[in-house]
Amino acid sequence: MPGTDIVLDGDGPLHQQIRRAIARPILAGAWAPGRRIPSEHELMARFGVSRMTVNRALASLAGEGLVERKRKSGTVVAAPSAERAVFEIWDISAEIARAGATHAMRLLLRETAEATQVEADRLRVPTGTPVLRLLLCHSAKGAPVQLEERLVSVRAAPAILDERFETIAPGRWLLDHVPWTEAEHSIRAAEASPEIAHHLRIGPGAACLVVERRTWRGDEPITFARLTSPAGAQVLIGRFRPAGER
Amino acid sequence: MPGTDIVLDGDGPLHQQIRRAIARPILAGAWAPGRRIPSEHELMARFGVSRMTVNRALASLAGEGLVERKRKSGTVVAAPSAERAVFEIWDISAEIARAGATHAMRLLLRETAEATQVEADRLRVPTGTPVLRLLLCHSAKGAPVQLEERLVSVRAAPAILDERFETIAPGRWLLDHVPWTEAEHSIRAAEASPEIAHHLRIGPGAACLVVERRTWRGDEPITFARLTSPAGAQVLIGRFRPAGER
DNA sequence: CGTAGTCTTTTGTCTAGACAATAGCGGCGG
DNA sequence: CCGCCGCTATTGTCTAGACAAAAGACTACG
Repeated sequence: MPGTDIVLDGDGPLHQQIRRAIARPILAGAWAPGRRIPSEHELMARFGVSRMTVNRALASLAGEGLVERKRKSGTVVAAPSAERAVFEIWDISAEIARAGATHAMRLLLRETAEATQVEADRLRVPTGTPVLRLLLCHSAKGAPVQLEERLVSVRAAPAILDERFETIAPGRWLLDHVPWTEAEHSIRAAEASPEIAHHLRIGPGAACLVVERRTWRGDEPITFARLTSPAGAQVLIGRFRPAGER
Repeated sequence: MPGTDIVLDGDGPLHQQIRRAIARPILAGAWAPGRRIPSEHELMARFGVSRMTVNRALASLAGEGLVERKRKSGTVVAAPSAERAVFEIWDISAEIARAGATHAMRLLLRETAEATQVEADRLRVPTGTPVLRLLLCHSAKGAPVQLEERLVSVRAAPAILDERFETIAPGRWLLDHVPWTEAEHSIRAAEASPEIAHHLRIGPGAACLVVERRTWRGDEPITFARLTSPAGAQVLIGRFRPAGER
């Protein structure tokens, strides 16, 4: 049976190793929603740990909404919800596909350079650091829905220089190739600059939603992305419980 | 010593009771950031539970960022971070105060009515349900920064009919008087309608950030708020870790 | 006075075991 | 065939105890 290749990486506490071992294939999409996860007893035996330790890992995954647990039925991979996407690094093409539309992507700029002062500031690296500059326009059903301005630190992801980005989006590529440990989003409204308006085919000064995202691997900055969408093309939704509950 | 009045409510699992007992005074602001929380041994003795149970409650609070734990030093109330505010119900006046500006509030409309079809749809109640309609304009340093359109279900919060909202904002009042169990945010950009532009003193069609929020207590809708801010007046920031980590 | 080593408190992790609650499943009686 | 009952797999919670790791506090020594 394929996909049962869950192994511990020996890094850090056991309950975190177990959680990672199970979270990895789920986040990578290797385990489809609804797939059953081995019971606590099976995992106990497989990893040679006590049930409390397994339970701690699974309860934590359930708390984050990655799996759903029911007594007697067992633990299954949860369906990714639109809500969860707000908090996670999200992938515009997957988002569009989920909405049932066809996604297209046009690469407008791709060049390597040394970071200017402004770019260095955005990416949180020293001026002069080698970066890859990207500019892409994403469309759904032929209409532009998002302009992606991106900087990637070559040091953090050297293999990116070999990627042409004809079919895979940079965000997706980075998710697949460079593990990140920390991310920051900022969300605001802004009026479209003439250049952005041109690419998105909207009037200059039209309202846009701007999401800026930075990711790190440890202390090493990986990428900075500014994602600009016309008003109405994108709505970010989140569902919460009070901080004291759950 | 005041503030040591932590008691269990007897509702649900012990570790959740303990977490609530500690989370409540922190969220209510009764325990200032930096205040030391009793050690696990003390709580063990106080509640007559095992250390694992106390540890589970405290570890969970630490995971949500409500407290910080350090070996030997103990557990202290964490400083509320700007990042956390994105996920939580947030209070514009506190936000403005934190930024060091003075907050003012103008009540533009306050009336009770039966929900129209549109309002019922927004608040997720049946048409005709009694609601309180509110319209307020929040200012920082004299400049309008947020227009608040709010509907409150009278059934969920009857005491709200006695409140004049001269000094306290409706969001704050609700936080203090009606416990909520679930909330939903949606964030988008939009162009200002003439009416909104007038209140916010910006040009019609100017870009705005619109946050809509619904809260429930169990299945009972409490309130719907639409918060509109001029572009740039508000930036929502969030920091994340991968879903598999922490 | 300063520094290095030692003690002690506090949190972090883990185990083995116990009992409870839930719900799927099969069998049994009608 | 249908409904009820009991069995059992599975998760949820809790305990008592153990050892580890971090870091403040103290002490002894130079």
